[in-house]
Amino acid sequence: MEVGYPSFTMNQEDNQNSPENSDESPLFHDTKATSTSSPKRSRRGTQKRVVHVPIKEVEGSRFKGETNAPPSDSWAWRKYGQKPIKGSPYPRGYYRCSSSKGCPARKQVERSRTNPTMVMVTYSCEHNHPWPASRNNNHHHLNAPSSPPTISATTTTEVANINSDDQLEEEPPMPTRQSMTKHEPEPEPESEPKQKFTTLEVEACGPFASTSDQYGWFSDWASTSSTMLESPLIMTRDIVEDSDMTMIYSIREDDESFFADLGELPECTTVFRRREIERVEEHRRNLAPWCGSTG
DNA sequence: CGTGTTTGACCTGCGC
DNA sequence: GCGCAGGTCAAACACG
Repeated sequence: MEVGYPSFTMNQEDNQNSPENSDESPLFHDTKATSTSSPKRSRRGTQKRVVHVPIKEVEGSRFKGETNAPPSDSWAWRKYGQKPIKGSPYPRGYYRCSSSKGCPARKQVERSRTNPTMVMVTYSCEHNHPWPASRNNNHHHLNAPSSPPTISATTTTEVANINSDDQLEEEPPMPTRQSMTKHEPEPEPESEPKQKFTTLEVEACGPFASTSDQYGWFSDWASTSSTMLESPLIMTRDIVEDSDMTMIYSIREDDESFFADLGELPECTTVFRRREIERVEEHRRNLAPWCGSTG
């Protein structure tokens, strides 16, 4: 099977090349599994969120993995494997959330074949725990309250700014966002976004609740893309079509610092995309029927 | 000493 | 049923 990356047209990293994307067999709830048999099969039945990140950022950030450096998110990721992907000159790195022992959150990092300058981060599951009080964002938490969790009001000023993968940089609105929006109609004080995350993530990991899932992925995504501040956040139309989420965002070191300061508030990022929301609204109305279910 | 990375081997799933 | 590829685990090693 040739690993011809479809340019992330599909949420699934290798929608066509890999059989790992049929529906969604949430077996992650038991990630750890007692044996090695269970977790393995999950590889194909898991909802994945593919995120494209400029490798320049990542590799220059702090990760030595030149092949594919994971985006510096607020979660603690531990690399547990690396495999060369057939058809791809770059190996794929497998990371697990080290923030929590039982956290099923996993992500695969590999350099985009089409865009070597970008890395494709595929998130397989959501975190089943609140924000990691680890070193990763420990300091973040302290400042977290600074940013209002306004998920509803989120939009990138220029979503279609993606750099590498033009095919994805459509400008499809953030379907999930709206779902969260309804969840977070009001920018709660720094109450603790983590709380909702916990719930959402847990569900997402298990039954992959539509709403929860979306929210969960968002939390993850936001955390991962904590630097997309001014960077354009783009979601491929596929998201809408496949009900999955493929998003591309550019990361900037500066942004990272910025968000770091803000804290790991994933929602905070949304604030910047308020504008996009408007257009998003229109979009979803026309092509986001699935969104309607959530919102 | 603890955590994280690296590497090899093993297992599972899919296609032929 | 066999082979291929992907995904995960475990042991060893390196670093803080």
